[in-house]
Amino acid sequence: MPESSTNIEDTKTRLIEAAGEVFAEHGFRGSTVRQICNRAHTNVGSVNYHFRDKKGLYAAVLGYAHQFAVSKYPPDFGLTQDATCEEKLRAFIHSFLLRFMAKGLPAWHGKLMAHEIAEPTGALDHVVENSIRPLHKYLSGIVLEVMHEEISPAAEVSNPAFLATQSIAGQCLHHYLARRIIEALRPRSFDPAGVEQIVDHITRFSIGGIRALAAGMPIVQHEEVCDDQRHK
Amino acid sequence: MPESSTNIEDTKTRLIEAAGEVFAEHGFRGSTVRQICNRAHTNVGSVNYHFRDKKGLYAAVLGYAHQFAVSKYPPDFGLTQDATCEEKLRAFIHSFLLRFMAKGLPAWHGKLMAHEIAEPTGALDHVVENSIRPLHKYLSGIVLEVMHEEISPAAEVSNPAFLATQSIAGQCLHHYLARRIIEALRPRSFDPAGVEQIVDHITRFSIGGIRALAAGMPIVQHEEVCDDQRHK
Amino acid sequence: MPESSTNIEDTKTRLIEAAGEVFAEHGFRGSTVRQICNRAHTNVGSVNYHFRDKKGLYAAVLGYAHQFAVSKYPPDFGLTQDATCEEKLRAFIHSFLLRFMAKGLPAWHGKLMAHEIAEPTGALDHVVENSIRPLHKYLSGIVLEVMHEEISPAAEVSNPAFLATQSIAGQCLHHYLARRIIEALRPRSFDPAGVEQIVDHITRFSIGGIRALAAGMPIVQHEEVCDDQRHK
Amino acid sequence: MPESSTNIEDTKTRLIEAAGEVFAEHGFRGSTVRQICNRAHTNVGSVNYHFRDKKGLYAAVLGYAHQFAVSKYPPDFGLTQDATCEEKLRAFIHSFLLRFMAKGLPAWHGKLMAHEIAEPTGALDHVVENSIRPLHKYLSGIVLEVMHEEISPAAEVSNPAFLATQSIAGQCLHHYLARRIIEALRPRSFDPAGVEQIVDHITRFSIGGIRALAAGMPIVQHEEVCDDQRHK
DNA sequence: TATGAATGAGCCTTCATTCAT
DNA sequence: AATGAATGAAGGCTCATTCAT
Repeated sequence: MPESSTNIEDTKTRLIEAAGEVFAEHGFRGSTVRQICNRAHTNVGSVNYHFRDKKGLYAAVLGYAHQFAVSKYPPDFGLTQDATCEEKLRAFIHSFLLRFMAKGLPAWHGKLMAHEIAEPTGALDHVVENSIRPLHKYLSGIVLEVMHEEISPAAEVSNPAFLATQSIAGQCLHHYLARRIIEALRPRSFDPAGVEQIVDHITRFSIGGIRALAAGMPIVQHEEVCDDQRHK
Repeated sequence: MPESSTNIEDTKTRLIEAAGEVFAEHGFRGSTVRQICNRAHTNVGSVNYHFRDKKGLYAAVLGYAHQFAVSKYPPDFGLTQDATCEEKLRAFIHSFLLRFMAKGLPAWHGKLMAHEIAEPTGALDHVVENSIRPLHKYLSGIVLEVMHEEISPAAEVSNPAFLATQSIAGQCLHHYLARRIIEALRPRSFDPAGVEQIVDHITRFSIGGIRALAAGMPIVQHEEVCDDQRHK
Repeated sequence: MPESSTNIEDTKTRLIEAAGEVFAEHGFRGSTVRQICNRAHTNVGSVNYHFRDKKGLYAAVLGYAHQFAVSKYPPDFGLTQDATCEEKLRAFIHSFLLRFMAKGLPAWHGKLMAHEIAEPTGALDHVVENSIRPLHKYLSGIVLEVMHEEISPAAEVSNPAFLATQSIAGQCLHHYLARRIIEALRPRSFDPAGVEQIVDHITRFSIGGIRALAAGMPIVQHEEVCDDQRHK
Repeated sequence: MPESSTNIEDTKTRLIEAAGEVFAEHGFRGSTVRQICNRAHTNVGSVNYHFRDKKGLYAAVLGYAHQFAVSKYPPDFGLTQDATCEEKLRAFIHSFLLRFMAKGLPAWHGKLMAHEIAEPTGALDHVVENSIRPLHKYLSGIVLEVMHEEISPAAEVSNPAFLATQSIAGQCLHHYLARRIIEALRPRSFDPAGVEQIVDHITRFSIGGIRALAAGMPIVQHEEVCDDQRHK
């Protein structure tokens, strides 16, 4: 019976995909094994049978989601060979946002990561090494380019560059994580297709920020600027 | 009996404080009413009596935490009367970070927000209107000042100013929400007192970003800059 | 303070009246002390204070309701001195139905009795002696009149008369107790003012029934009647 | 292992039977799921698993009880092919009473109905449509025969016939519902086997009643009859 | 191998009652 | 005398997991 041998794998896959959707929507605790099994058209025992545990299923989902997301939205999404570093930055931000904002299947990844960030289940360490660090390194390179800094031979970039990387990631994540708050502050200010708008904004804002860092700009020097306005 | 006189009002307060700790640690779903009541040295029925619901208690905790955090670290934290807008921005960022990072009494604030972000319970709406929106308006004003834009008489600020506000908030939140990831990427790169360092960075980065927006800078125009570097 | 002395009585009365409505609507078990106290504009402790118990309140309500109902709808409701026995019967049935069907305050009695019949709380014995037996005796007298039987000097009426009395009571109660079933079988077949229709029916049906008993009619003698129909 | 083979289907059955006893004794509200599960030798979760709800179990019990009772005591209980309509009526009344009075296995039937009448749970609707309405139609047919009325082609019988049907049902139910009161009014006037006596009475009384309706008898016309007696 | 009935600890909530004031 | 906060037993329900088949 060749069918049953594929069914075995099939059930596992169906479970992972069903669990991906459910976990992404409700988090680990908020999802129930029954809910997942119903969506996967299998029985309640199958999770324990195939994955030992609810947590085992979750770990499997995390691995699957990472593979899927990075292959679908690579950080050099749509770039030509001779792209400028600003273009690279925009592409990075774009793909980053899409990984979270996209509808349907490929969006698990971001949503799962968001849940993992707020409520770590212990699977985080593995995710950082396999999923986050490579992206972080890639983004650091772009930032250094924009800063006109040489990529240092040391494994670590300079402190300002590291922080700039975090500032970019932070802005992107914010539009997903805090989407409910943003929506509450300004209902319907972005349409679903408005991702482009956000991408443009973050790119512009970040390039400005990086250059300011590169220029070694002190914080409160330009008093005359504000004074101008205040005395105007 | 000074104890009994305070006990009348106290059960509510004790419940809020116990619940704050427990909710902050385990989230809404992960916390049990019994656990909270044990910690508050009261009985299981008291939650229902004083707050109607587990959710009612949660909402009370959320409001209390925000009120407490904002009153302890007001957004004009340590400013003099004639502060420049850059100083105001730095103060805002500083207080924002302290609200989340402080080890002090209501260390719940950040943790509650993180849980709320991962698993929204609907209790956030009230907090947005009462706590977040005023802060948002205040920050918007600063951003407009830095942009040399007149504060428009309309209720709403321009789209770029709104997005800049989110970029600033996003950077701040990121250093709290993703602290585990940041720590994993670069272990021990900041000491606990290093908040100042982060504040300086976000301020500098954001001022650069805001000014770039104000200058109407297009994204990929300065190709020669990058080209310079690449061909150098 | 003359006011407080009346308030004491007032609270008790308010409690009884509030409890009457609530018990009549939801039964003993289905009613909560809080619900009653809210409606009586008093505190949760007052029931235990004034009536020792929830059951104590219930007993008080039962006594109060009986007084009220019989005085409002006496079994000779609207009869003249020289009424025929058929008129008496109709008046009895009319008042009986009104005791159950009336809207508002005076209807507790019937509703409470209905609950007591289906789920005796132990207060039934008292009610039978004080409330039901007198009515039963009165109705028995009417039945005997219609039967042309002498009211026997013995304390007890004949078996047929006793059963006829139950048949009349049963028909009346049925229209209250089984009102949901009747309504389901024939939605909206009676308007609220349709009580008259039911009264007429029960009176006619019962007079026919009593006379048949009095005539000593055997059950299956009139075969020719049915045969007629069947062979028609 | 013959036991285990029956156990698969059995838990549901055991639950229904245990629930039947408990619900009959204490009503819906007064019964606890734990109590039922203990009696059924199963665990607290099984009710939820097999019946979704406590109410689901209750509905199942109600349906089961009616089906059982009607199949054990069908309304044409012991009738020959060529029975007269009076015989049919007597058989109907007989089976009706037996359904409630029988000490046999499903003694729940009557008790459940009594509870449902006192505290409707909404589960009755289903029973009305499936069990009560067919019985009601059957009885209506008999009543029309006794009235010498043609069974109208319309779906609904005439108003007098409908009310007569209710009068018969009301008398039967009364002897069950109010049995405690009847017993209190006339202790030990019927032996347990005295059901026959009641059946005869109700049959006679009802035939007299139906014929009076059919004759279009006005209520208070035969004054001379009563006058006769009174002046005699 | 795969199923799904069975399990039971644990959750939130309700509610009559108590008791300090 | 009257209040209402406090109590805690008990209820229905959920859910990950087990296990016989």
